[in-house]
Amino acid sequence: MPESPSREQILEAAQRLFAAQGFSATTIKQIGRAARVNTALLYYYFDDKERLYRAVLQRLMSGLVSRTLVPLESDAPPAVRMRGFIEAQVHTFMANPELPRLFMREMLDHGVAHAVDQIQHLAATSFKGLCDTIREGQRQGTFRTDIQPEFAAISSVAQVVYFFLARPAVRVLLGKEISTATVEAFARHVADFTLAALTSGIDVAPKPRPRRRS
Amino acid sequence: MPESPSREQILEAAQRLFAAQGFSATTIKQIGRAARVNTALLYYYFDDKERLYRAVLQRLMSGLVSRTLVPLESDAPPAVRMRGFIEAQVHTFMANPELPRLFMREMLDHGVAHAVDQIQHLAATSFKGLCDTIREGQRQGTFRTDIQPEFAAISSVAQVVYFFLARPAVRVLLGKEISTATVEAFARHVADFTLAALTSGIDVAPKPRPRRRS
DNA sequence: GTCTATAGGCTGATAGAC
DNA sequence: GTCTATCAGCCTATAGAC
Repeated sequence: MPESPSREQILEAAQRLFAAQGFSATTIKQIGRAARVNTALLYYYFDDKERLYRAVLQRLMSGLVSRTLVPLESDAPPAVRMRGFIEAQVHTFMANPELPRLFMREMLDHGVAHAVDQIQHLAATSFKGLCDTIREGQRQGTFRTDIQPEFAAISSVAQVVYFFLARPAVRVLLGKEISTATVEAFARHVADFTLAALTSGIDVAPKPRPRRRS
Repeated sequence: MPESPSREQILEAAQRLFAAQGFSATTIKQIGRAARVNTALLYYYFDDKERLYRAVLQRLMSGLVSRTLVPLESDAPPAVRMRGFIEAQVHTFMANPELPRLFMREMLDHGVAHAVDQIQHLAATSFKGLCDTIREGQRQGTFRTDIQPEFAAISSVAQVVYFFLARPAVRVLLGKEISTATVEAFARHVADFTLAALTSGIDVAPKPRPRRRS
């Protein structure tokens, strides 16, 4: 697959614009201008606007899996792996703010029709790893067993994704600018909050003894 | 303010279409057709497409506050109020699926520029009520004090909103259709999960005694 | 309040020279 | 691979009859 520089410029510009404005609001001319490339050239590399959009989406989504999977595959205790996953997710989004935006837009606009393959891959790797980690914690007795692993996994992801997307609203709600420090503080909060939920009611002493009712 | 039936039909059709397709992808002709109203009539009631959009957004958002505020204002214990809020939120979204969609679209497309007033109102009522409820639980000793109330409030909201928006992706992740029963199960999960996080490490016995280290 | 007709601009996409 | 020129269609919005 020859990686021509023009093709790459087009993909990058399209990614930025589609994420910022959405598919319909972004014009071919805008992409051409942003990519410093003649408009007609887009049709040399891509059949039409929609296929360009799909190429952008798939390129972006394929990177997500690889980066969030690593911490889940370590042999650390489940709680540590959970923290690692949440951190990896936050850092991936900070380094690539277009990812959550484009993903959400695809959900709203097309019901993930253009990303079914990538999500199935996600279901079989990162999401499965997350659920398995929770299940392992439950088997070990460090996580509550009355929580559905799949739901807990969704709760964990939801907090992070939502915070990145809702930044403008959160700015108004908190009445202050959302600095990088705030993002990182919220990332720690999500890890603490999620692990608190999973370990709630579990005796955390090294050698747990059954507690007696008074 | 005379509530003409045509005007109302236009607002309802616009709400459905803007929520489903977004502002740019929705045409004035589509709205006219869906509202069974002549296209030119839209310009009799609204100055232009954007002002129609703003009218839709504000009409929809104003309803949100009133419905989620009620459970927060009861004199029940904080944990009960939290559950009530989460339930109210879920039922509001189930009865009105366009609300979370349109709100998210506004965040993505315009950084909530068209809804700043409504969000400030939200910040002063529902969101403040939620934070105050958490703070009260912390003062009473039933909620952990090492959690920031504002962050916990966002976590709680995030889980619910995200689940409604991510339904197509969740369908693929879970490998099954998302029935009403699944939505309600997830709603209970969010309440359990959130309260587990808030009460984690807190002694839940009726008359808590300091626990002795072995 | 509701309709017809239409202006004027922009959009995605193509043909064809180089 | 890159460019110019261009088209056909759709879009928002308006003018004006009824």
